[in-house]
Amino acid sequence: MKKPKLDIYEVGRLAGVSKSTVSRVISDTGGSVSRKAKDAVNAAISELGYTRNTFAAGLRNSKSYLALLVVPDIANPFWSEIVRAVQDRLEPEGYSVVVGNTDWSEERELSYLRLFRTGRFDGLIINSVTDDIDLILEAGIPAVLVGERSELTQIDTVGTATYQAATLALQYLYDAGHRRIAVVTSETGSERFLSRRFTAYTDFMEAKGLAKDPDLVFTAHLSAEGGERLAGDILAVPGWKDRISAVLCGNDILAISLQNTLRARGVEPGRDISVIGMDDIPIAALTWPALTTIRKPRAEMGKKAAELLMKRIGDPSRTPEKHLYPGTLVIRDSVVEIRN
Amino acid sequence: MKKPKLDIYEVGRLAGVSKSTVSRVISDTGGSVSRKAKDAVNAAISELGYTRNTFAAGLRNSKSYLALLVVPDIANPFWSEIVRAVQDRLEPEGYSVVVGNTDWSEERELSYLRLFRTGRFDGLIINSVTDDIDLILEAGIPAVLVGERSELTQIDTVGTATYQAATLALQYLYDAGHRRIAVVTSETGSERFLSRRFTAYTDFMEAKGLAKDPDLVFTAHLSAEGGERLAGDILAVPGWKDRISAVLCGNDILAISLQNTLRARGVEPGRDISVIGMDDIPIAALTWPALTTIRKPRAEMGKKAAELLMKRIGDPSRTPEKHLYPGTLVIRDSVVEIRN
DNA sequence: CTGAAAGCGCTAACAA
DNA sequence: TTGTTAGCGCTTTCAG
Repeated sequence: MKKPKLDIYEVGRLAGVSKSTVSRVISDTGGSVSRKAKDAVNAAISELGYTRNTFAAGLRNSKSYLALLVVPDIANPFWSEIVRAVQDRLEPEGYSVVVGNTDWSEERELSYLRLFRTGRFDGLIINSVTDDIDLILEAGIPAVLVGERSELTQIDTVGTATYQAATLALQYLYDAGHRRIAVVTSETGSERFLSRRFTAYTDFMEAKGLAKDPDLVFTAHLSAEGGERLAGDILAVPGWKDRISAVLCGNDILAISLQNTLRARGVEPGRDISVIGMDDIPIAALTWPALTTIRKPRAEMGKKAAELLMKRIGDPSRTPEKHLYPGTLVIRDSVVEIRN
Repeated sequence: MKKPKLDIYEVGRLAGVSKSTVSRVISDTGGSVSRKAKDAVNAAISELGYTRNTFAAGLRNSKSYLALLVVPDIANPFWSEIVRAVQDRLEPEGYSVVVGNTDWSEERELSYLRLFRTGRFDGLIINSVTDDIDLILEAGIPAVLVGERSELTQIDTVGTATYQAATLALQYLYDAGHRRIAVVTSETGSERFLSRRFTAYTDFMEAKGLAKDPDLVFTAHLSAEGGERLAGDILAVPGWKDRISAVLCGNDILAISLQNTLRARGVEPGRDISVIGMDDIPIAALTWPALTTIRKPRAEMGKKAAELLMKRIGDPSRTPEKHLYPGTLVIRDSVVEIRN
C-alpha cells in the first residue's frame, strides 16, 4: 500500500508549474498568476483531490480559521441559538467554531482562556462569568463579549439592555393592574448583570410609589430546579395571596418551572398568580399557559457578535463597538389583568 | 516593540537544556527526561508563559486534537444535549470539538465532509442525513455514526432502538385501552430511520389484529410548525373523534406543538385525545399536560460516541462496535386511560 | 508572471 | 539521559 503523499509539489508537477505557483493559486493572497497556469493548477487539484494542509499553512501565517465560542451551557436553549447564529455567520467566512461550556464556573472559563492561548484560535467570543476581563485585554486577544458590560469600552460587546427589559416587564404588569410584584434575582452569574435587573425593580417600585417589601425579593437559580424551589419559597410566605400577585422571573426556564410547580400545588398560574419570563426561548410559546415574556433577539446578537469578531480580526486596533439590544414584550397568557 | 519569539528553543535556553529535551517534556510521548531537567523546563515554561504551537506540532505528527461533530441542528434540544455530552467526554482528552449543523441537508453534510478532509480534524462524529456513508468509509476517516444504521457493520455506531421504542409506546397506549392509534412519520431525514418506526407501527397493529386505516397515518415535519399543521390534518379527518384516540409522534417538539394547537382549537390533550412523544427533551416535563414520552439516553449516547471515537483514533483497524440504546417509557399526563 | 530557496516551530530518529 | 539534525507542507521574499 503505497502512500503517494499529496502536497503542492505533486500538484505543481501535474500542472507543470512550481510549487510556488500552486501556493499562489490556493492562497487568497492574490499573488499574480497567469490565467493558464491557474487553470492548470485547479485542474490538477481536482484531479488529485488535493486539499491544503492547514497545519503547514497555519504554521507559516499563523491563521487557523478557528474561532472559540465560550458560553455557559450549550444545552441551554438561549445559548444554543446564539451558538447557531454565530456558526451561521462565521462558516461562510471559512471559519470553524469550537464551542466551550463554562457552566458558569470561573475556573472553567479560565481553562478555556488558557486553551485559547495555545494560538490555535484566531478569535474569541465569550460570555464571561467574571467581571474581570483583564486577562483577555492583556493578552491582546481578538475578542467579543456577549453580555452586558456597559462600563467596558475597551472591548467589542453585544448584549441586551437588561434594565430596559426588566422595566418593560414591570410596566406591563403595572398596566395590568399589578401592584404586589415579586422579583427573582439570580444566585449565580455576574453580580453586575444581576444588579441591573434588581436596580430596575427597585427604581420602578420607587417611581410608582409602591411599598418596598423585602418578602417580595426572591433568590433562585435560573433553572428548572430553581423554579421548583422558588414555588415553595413563594407559597411559604405567610399570607402570600394578599401580598404577591405577580412574579418577574430572571429567565423563561425558571418561569416555566415555577408555573408548573405552582399548578401542581393547586395554584393556577395565569389566574391565581401572574408570571412573566425573560428571554423568550422557543418553548415559552408551548407551555400552559403560554408564557408572557421579554424577547431577546438571540439570532441577531449571535450574528452581530460574529461580525464584530470578523472586523476585530481584520483590524485589531479599531475602536471597540458596543451593541445593546432592547428586549421586546411578548404577550401571551401567563399574566392576568386584575382590578384593584 | 520587540517581539521576542517564544519557542522551545527559548524555553530550553532558560532551562539550560536543548530544545529536544523541552520537546520531550511537553509532548506526552514519554521520552526519558531526568527529573531535574524536567523541573527546569517546567519552571522555564511557566516563567515565560510558553504555550506549544499547535500548528507546528500538528504539522509534524498530524494530530490536531480537534474533532468534528456534525448534527442536524444544535439549537434542537435533543442534539444540543448530545453535543454537550460529547464535549464533556472529549475535552478531558485534550480535544476541542467543532460543531456543524446540517439542517438535515445532504448538501450541507457533504460540505462538512469536505471540511473534514482538509486534515484539520482527527475524528468525526456524525448523524448522517443520507444512508450513503461510502464517502466516509472510502476516505478512511476515523468516524462514529450517531443514529440507527443496523445494517452497517463496518463503522462504529451509537443509536437508539427505534423499533423497540415505538413498540414500547404503542404497547403502553394499547394497555391504556387505545385501539385507534394514529402514527406520525417524518417528512425529512433518513428513510430508513423513518421506516423503522413505521414498521413497528404496522407490525404492532397487525399483531393486535387492529384495522389498518390509512387515515391513521400522518406525515409531518418534526418541528413546532409540523405540530400545528398536524393538528389541522387530524381535525380535518371526517369523524376523527370516533376514529382517532391517540397519536404516536415522532418527537417531543412535534407532540408538544400538537398538544397546544389542539387545545387552542378546543380539543383538550390528555382528555379528548392522547398524545405520546419521543425523546424526552427536558421541556417535556414542563408542558401542560406534561408529556408522556419515550426517553432516549442522550447523555450516554454522546458519551459513548466520544469514547468510540477515542478508541477508533487510537486503533484505526479495530472491529467496529455498535451500541443501540433502548428507549424507556416516561409516564406523565398526556395519555388518558380509556374504556372500550 | 514564475521559480528557487529560506524558514515557520516542532518532533523523531540517530548518535553520543 | 541528552543533543544534533533533518524534515513535516506551506508561504514568501527575492531574482529572473
